[in-house]
Amino acid sequence: MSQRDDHPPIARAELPNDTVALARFLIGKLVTRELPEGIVSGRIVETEAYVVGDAAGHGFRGMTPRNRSLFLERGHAYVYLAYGVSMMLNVSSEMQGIGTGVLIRALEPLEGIEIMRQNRGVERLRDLARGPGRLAAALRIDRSLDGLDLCQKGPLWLASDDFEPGEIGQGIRIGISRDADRLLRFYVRGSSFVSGPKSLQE
DNA sequence: AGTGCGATTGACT
DNA sequence: GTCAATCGCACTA
Repeated sequence: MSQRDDHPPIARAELPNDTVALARFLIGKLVTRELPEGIVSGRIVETEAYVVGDAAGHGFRGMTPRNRSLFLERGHAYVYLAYGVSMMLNVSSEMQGIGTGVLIRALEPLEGIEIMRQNRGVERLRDLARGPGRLAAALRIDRSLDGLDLCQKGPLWLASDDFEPGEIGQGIRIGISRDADRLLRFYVRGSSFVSGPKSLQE
C-alpha cells in the first residue's frame, strides 16, 4: 500500500479564503473519486480563478438555480455542463454568499488509470484528464455531485499530498471572452498534463 | 414561450 | 489550422 492510500481530505480551514490564493493552493493537490470499480485520483496541474466582480464568472450576475453551489462556503463542488457536451468541476471559494470559485482544468492521473481509460474511451495517459471536460469524464463527474462538500471523504474529495509542485506559471484564462485579459490561470510549468496550446504551457 | 450562447471537445482540411 | 455538435439555462418579452 502506498502512502497515498490514506487519501486524507484537506480540512476547510487549510483552504485559503481568497479565490486567487485558493487557485494557487490547489496546484499539486489531489482530486480523489470513489467509484464502484475503485479509487480514481489525480494531481491538479491547472486551475483558473473566477473572482469577485469578474464578468467571466458564473456568479457575476447573482445566484441562479444552476450556479447556487458557487455561493456555498469554500470547498464545495460546483458542477455544470458546458456547451451541452462537457461537465466542469469547480471548487467554490470565499465565504458563504459569495459566488466565486476555482475551475479545475487538468489532472496528472495517478490512480485508477484503467478506470479512467474506460471512462474516457482513450488510451493515452496524457489525454485522460488534460482539459476540464476530459477530467470530469475521466472521473465520471456529473451534476449529481453538484454541491458536494469536497473537504470530507465521500464520492469525491480534495486530498493533500507530500508533492511539492515546481514552478507555477500564471497566464490568461482559456475559452472566455469577458475579462479575458486577467492573469487568473495557474499551472505547473512544463507539465505535459496541462491543457491549452503549448505557448500557454511555458 | 422563444432565442442565443457558451469556463469544450473531437473530427476534419 | 478550422468548425460543428449539443443542450441547459439565462435573458427578453
